[in-house]
Amino acid sequence: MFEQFKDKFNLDERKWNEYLSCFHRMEVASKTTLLAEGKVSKKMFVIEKGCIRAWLNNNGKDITAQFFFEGESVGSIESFMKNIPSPITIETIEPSILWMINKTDLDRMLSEIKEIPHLRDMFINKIFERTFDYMKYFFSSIRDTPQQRYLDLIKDRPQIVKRVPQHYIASYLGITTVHLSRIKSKLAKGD
Amino acid sequence: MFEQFKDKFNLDERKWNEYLSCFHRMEVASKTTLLAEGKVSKKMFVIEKGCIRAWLNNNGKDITAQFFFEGESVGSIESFMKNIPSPITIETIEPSILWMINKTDLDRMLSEIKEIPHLRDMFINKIFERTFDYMKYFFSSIRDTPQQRYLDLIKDRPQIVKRVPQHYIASYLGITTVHLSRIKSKLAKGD
DNA sequence: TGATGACGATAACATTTGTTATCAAATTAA
DNA sequence: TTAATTTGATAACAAATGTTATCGTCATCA
Repeated sequence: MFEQFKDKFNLDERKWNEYLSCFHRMEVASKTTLLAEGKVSKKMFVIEKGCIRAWLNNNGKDITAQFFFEGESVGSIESFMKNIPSPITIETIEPSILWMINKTDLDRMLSEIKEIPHLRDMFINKIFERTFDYMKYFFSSIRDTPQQRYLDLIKDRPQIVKRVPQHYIASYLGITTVHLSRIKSKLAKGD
Repeated sequence: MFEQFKDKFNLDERKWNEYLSCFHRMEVASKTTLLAEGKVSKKMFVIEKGCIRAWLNNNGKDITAQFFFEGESVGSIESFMKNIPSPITIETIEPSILWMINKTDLDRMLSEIKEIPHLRDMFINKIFERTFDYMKYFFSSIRDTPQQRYLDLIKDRPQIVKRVPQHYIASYLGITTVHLSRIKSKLAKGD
C-alpha cells in the first residue's frame, strides 16, 4: 500500500518503518460511519480499497460534500487540526479496506516532517492542491449549470458516476434525484 | 500599514526593515486591472484602502469569484505558485491604496520564513484557513438557496453588501441581477 | 423463498430562477 | 452643466428545478 511513496519520502529504513507502523489496517462494511458530525476527529484514514463519502446534515436532508477513492486520505481536516466538532459525517459507500492513523501519531509525524525541507514542501504543496480543488468546485458551482457540472463529473471523475448511488451524486451537485434523472434522460436522447 | 504585524513576526530590526522595503505603495483608480486572465501572475497586493474583486470570464459574462477589502492580500495564488496563466482577472472596485510585492522578493521571503518555526506555522495555518473558507463556500453553494446565501452575506460580510455594486454580488451568488432584486424586495416586505 | 427496502425512472404540478424589455435614479465624463 | 453611462427596480413571459406520487427492478436478509 505505502511502498509507492518510499522513494518519494526518502527516509532512512528505521524512520520509514516507524512511520509505517503507525498505520493500522482495517476492513469495514459499507455504510460504516468513520466520523460522526459533532465529534472531534482523532483519526485519519487512507483508502486501500473502497469508496467513502463526506456529508453534512441540512435539517434532516443529507448533502454530500465530497467523495473519496483508492489512494486518497480522508478525514475532517478542520476538526482534526483545530480540535473542534466535525461539521461533516464520514461514511463508507462500499465495503472498504482502510489504513487508520491516530492524531497523536500523525501530529508527531507531521512535526518531524516539517523540519525536512523536501517533505515540508510536499506537505505545503498538498495543502495548496486541496485549496485549488475547493476553489475550482466553488467557482464551478456559481458558474455552471447542474447539467454542465454533471458532464464535468463524467469527464473528470468517472469513478463517481460509475460507483456511487445516484442520490448521493444528486446531492453533491446540489440538485434533486428527480432532476438528475431528467438530465440523464435528456443527455441519453442526444444532448 | 504593516506595524501591526511586527510583534507577531518577531524578527530582528534589520530583517524586518528588509522585508518592509519589498513592498511598494501605489494608488490606483477604480476599475484598474491588477492581473488579467491568461497572464502569469508576478505580483501580489495587500490592500491598505479600497476594495477589489476577482472574476472569471464565462463566454462573455463575468462571474465574480471573490471580494477583498482592507488588510487582505490579493493575487491569483495558483498562477503565482505554479507559474501558469491566471484563470481570473483581478480588478479594483473602488479607488484603492495598495502595497505591491514582486514574486522574486516574495519567493525569497517565503523560503526564509519557512525555516523559522513560528512563521512557518503561521504560513501553513494561513493556507489552511483559506482552504476551510473555500470548503465553506462550496458547501454553502450546494446546500443553501440564493436567498439564504444572500442573508449569510449580510451577516458575515456586511462590507460586501454595503460597498459592492449589486450586479457583482449577484454573479458572486450565482444568480442574475433581476433575481437578486426580487430577493431584496421580498426581504424588505418582511421575509 | 418471500418480504423488505434501496434505487432509479417518470409524470403532473408548483415554485424558483432566467430572459428580455422598460423605466427611473444616481454617478461619471465631456 | 449636460449628456452618457452605470446602477437598480419591476413586469411579463420562458425555462429550469423542486415536490409529491407512482411504478418497476434489483439486492439483501430473515
